[in-house]
Amino acid sequence: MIAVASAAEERPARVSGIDKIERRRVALAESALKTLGELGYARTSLREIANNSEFTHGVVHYYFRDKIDLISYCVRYYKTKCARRYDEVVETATSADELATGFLGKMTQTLVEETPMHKLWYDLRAQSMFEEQLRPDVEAIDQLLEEMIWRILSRYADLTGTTPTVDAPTAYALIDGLFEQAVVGYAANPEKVPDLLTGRLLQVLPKLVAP
Amino acid sequence: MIAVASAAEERPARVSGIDKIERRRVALAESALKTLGELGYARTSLREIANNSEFTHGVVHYYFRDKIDLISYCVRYYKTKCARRYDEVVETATSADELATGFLGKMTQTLVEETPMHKLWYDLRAQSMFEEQLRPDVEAIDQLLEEMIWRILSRYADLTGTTPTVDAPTAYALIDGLFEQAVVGYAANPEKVPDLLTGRLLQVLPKLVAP
DNA sequence: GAGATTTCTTGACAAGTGTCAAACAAAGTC
DNA sequence: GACTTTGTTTGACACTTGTCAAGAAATCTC
Repeated sequence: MIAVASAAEERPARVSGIDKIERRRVALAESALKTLGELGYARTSLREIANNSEFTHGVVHYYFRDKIDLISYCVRYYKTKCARRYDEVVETATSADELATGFLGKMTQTLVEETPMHKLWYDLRAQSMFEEQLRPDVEAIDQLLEEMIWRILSRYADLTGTTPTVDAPTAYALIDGLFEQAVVGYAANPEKVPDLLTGRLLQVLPKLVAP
Repeated sequence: MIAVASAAEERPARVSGIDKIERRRVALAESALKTLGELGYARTSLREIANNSEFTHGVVHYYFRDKIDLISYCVRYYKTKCARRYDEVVETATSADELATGFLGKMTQTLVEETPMHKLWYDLRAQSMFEEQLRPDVEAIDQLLEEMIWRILSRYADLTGTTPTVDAPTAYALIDGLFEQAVVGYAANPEKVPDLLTGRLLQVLPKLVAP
């Protein structure tokens, strides 16, 4: 996955070298994402990122112009991994129940298994309110997530012979509210949260469609 | 007013002493909150806080043990101001429509007039996922907000002769999801957001109650 | 192989951070 | 008045931060 559009890349390397550069960038980004997920945006320094990787802190500046460039790249890289998470469920489900349980299963699974990434996402979205340079990337991801939720809800409506009663942004805000609550709560009380989230979503989903 | 929980219990009878200390603390906190709301948690330093106040940076350390102590105090002070925002509307409304419009009016009003505070709140809640020391204060505020939403929804159910179909945490997560979406979006597109929020809440509210 | 180019390491820098302590001022107490 | 307590200023400290540049190492080209 090297299709991440880079803001500033005019490195005069050989054509065969671009690939390698992109590969290094991805490696750096993956390492950075791990550190970011653990420490959060504010407490993550370039040196810490380099420390938790196989590179030294100078390399970071060789492949990224500055800190924002790196973070921005990370965000864009991250988005390619998260917004298609439920596609398989949506496509293979043949009943509303199957869709719902598949969706909820994947959701609680990613909540548990990728907690740091979700923490980071909500952190970054908050930071984007203060740091303008983050805003375009955050908005793009938000858009992707909204479409993801909408695909699920549309399919759910299809399978139940109904139609959604809210528009896409509303549906996304509602479900995202529940998910964020779960992510925040997961830090304090890990064992109960997934079941609570499942229950709440099961309560809410039917209310978002009607004949 | 200055009822922020602290080690103080006896009333000093004179204006000096503990009372004066609390007053300074509140002044510092108010100043700090202004700076925090503008810059966000990560980018706010003690010196910046002092700079935007009438005090010097040494005073901050005279009245607060360290940075977390100050922030924590700010958060607690903040909570006393925000969680009773809709009480008057809840108590005076005599019809569901009156309640809804009053609630929505106040909500969009605070969205517009106190944007920095709301940005800070969502920032701090995200930070609490990484900084354990913030968690108790954040949880307390979350609880207060949940109760606030529940009071509104209960009254709404009363006035419509119905009962809520979701529990308090769910209702809070849903409505908070919509509000956070509005706060984040307000930075990018101020003019449209309040109306969108109103419309979405009007769509959602009826779905949270049933006969 | 030699030379050129790309990649990486290392060390330094200026600026900013939280924290603290000693000097100073103000106010209260006798 | 002198003395103590309380409040404030100032400057320093140890440390971290992002950034950069000079040079070493690895890689490629011929």
